[in-house]
Amino acid sequence: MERSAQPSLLAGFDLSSPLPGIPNMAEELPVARVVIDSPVPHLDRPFDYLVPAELDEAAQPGVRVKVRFGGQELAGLLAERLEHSDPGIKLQPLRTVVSPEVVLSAPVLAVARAVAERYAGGVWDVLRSAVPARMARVETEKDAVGESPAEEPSPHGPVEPSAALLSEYHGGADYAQALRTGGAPRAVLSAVPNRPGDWPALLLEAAELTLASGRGVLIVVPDARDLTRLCATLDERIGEHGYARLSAEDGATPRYRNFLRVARGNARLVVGTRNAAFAPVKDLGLAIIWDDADNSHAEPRAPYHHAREVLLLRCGIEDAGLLLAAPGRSAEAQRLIRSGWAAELVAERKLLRAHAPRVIAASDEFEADRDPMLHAARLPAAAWREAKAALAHGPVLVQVARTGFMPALRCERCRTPARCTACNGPLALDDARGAPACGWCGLVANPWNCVECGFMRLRAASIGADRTAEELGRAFPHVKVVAATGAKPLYTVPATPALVVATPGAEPVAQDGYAAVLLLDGDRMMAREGLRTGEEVLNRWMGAAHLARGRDAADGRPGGGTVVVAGEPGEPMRALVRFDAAAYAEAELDERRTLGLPPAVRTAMVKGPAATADKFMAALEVGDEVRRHGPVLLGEGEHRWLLFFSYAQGPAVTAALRALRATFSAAKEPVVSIRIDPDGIL
DNA sequence: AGCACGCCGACT
DNA sequence: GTCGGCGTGCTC
Repeated sequence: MERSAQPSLLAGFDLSSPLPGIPNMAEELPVARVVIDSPVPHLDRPFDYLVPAELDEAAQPGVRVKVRFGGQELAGLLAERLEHSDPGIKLQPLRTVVSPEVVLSAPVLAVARAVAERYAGGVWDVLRSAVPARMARVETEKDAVGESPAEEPSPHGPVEPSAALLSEYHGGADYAQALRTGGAPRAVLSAVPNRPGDWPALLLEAAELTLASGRGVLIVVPDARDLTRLCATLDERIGEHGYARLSAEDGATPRYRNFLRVARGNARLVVGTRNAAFAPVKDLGLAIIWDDADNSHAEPRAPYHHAREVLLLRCGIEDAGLLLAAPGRSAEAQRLIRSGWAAELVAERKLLRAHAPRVIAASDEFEADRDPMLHAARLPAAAWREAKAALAHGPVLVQVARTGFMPALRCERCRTPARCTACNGPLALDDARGAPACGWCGLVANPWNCVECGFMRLRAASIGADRTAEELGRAFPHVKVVAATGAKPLYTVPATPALVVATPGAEPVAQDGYAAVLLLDGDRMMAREGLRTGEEVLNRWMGAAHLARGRDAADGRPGGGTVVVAGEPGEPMRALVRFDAAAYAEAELDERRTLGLPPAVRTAMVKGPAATADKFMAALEVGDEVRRHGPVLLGEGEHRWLLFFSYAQGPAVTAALRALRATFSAAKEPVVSIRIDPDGIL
């Protein structure tokens, strides 16, 4: 090696000492097992290296290393130190220890491996989510917080944490007691709205009970908006030094700074977005996930793991408790209750009824069709009446389906969707030119005429939040209208009267709650064909409905909250009116079980060039119990196959998929893409 | 992505 | 008999 480049290390090496092993290598545990940064499937396994004596001290399990692999230098993480490697392999020396910081704990590595297996993906791909990018300067910063935060004993002895909010649910007091006494209870809970402190206070209560047992806590929320809301409560109740916040949106440097606080054991309460599910919390006692039905919990990159599934695996590995709390109920959460894996914490119906808003279904509103102003804003008369009345008392939330970005176009006369004459793609209005253009190939259709009736004028088939805000401004003159969409996030609005137009998941929180919530685009959201559409729509509705004031005034909060839901009546709407997402999820799960569809069963998708995908499926040995569907011909000569299998068969199926992918990769076959439990395909 | 190793053909 | 082409497969 370039020992000449490191004269001090050479000088420090004692040539006279008797070495039982290889000269110049660490005497104890000279082998380092390393997980390498390689995207190649058949290299997704650990490789062993020798630890040079001068790296012995720094080369602890969990540190970042550089190793020589094949011709190149690769980054890696040191998984463990061993006395021996497999015989017959000449080991290379570890090149460098990048930093002595231990960024990967043994339990987190075990979780990453379990996640990779569950999703038939690479361990490194999972570790990329688990270990944030290194920011070297942060490592040498003085830890402003000191070594042990939140450990100051109260002058009156230890304060017994409250269990008041959890105790409002059947089984909640027992659940709280288990957390307090070191147990690992698992529960699913649909939150009662308008309780003191709302959901952040409820989650904090569970966290404090666990912290009081001397263990760590992890809270995962869907997005920056929810995290901001939770952190506001935490800052107020326990102070910003009492917890660590992990979110990719905070930027690389603050993220790594907070990550190090956790890794060094200086924070025992961790809150964050989906990647925080891997935070190296020491001695994890409880993992909490808020609103697991929210799609933000799913990692958009391979292997597409979901924070809920990460935490389920993690709780098993670390023997920690789990709390799935949400405004609604996902079918997956319901399945955990059904299988007996988790308890259901149910609120007294009376309590729920008092604190939930009044829900009105506004279907069959012929008045709306007569009033062009209301029609333009897609506002049923009942919604208009309720909004008008509510605006005297506070802000009104209007939930609409999408942003005003490139709405699809239809013929103004016969409503036929406008499609590209070249590629049949949907036409949309180009913001820059105002001319209709194809959303796929970009061809401008000017002039356009309808293929069905020859008419030459278009209308927007969907109006987004910005357009709706405009239209509502006309329907409610002199009322302030604000729009909050994904592009223009707005986390809070004051308690003053205003119309707040927002897309699902982007609704700002109103001080003291919304006087009314209008859910206008149910029909449009329902129109999307898909197995889980009803469930998704209900969860989006429940999320918005939770921002409304309760029916009755209580705990110093105003009452009179009303939710108006527009559209065709259906099961999701009936569930909203009864404010009972759990019953809906249970019925859905029953039906899925009858039909053999997820999440009553698990699924896998195999996609790739037709010949390769078919060959892959032919070579895949998973037994007759696994249902195969395919091939479906996609564009560009690709084939897609689907597999349906039971939870019990899951590990065998994902293992077989992973092994075969490695074989294909080694044989230089073109890549097949594999997705486990994909959403939105069925 | 490189690098070793191996089989085969050409040249001393 | 030896040298060197590049094709296949492994990389601790």
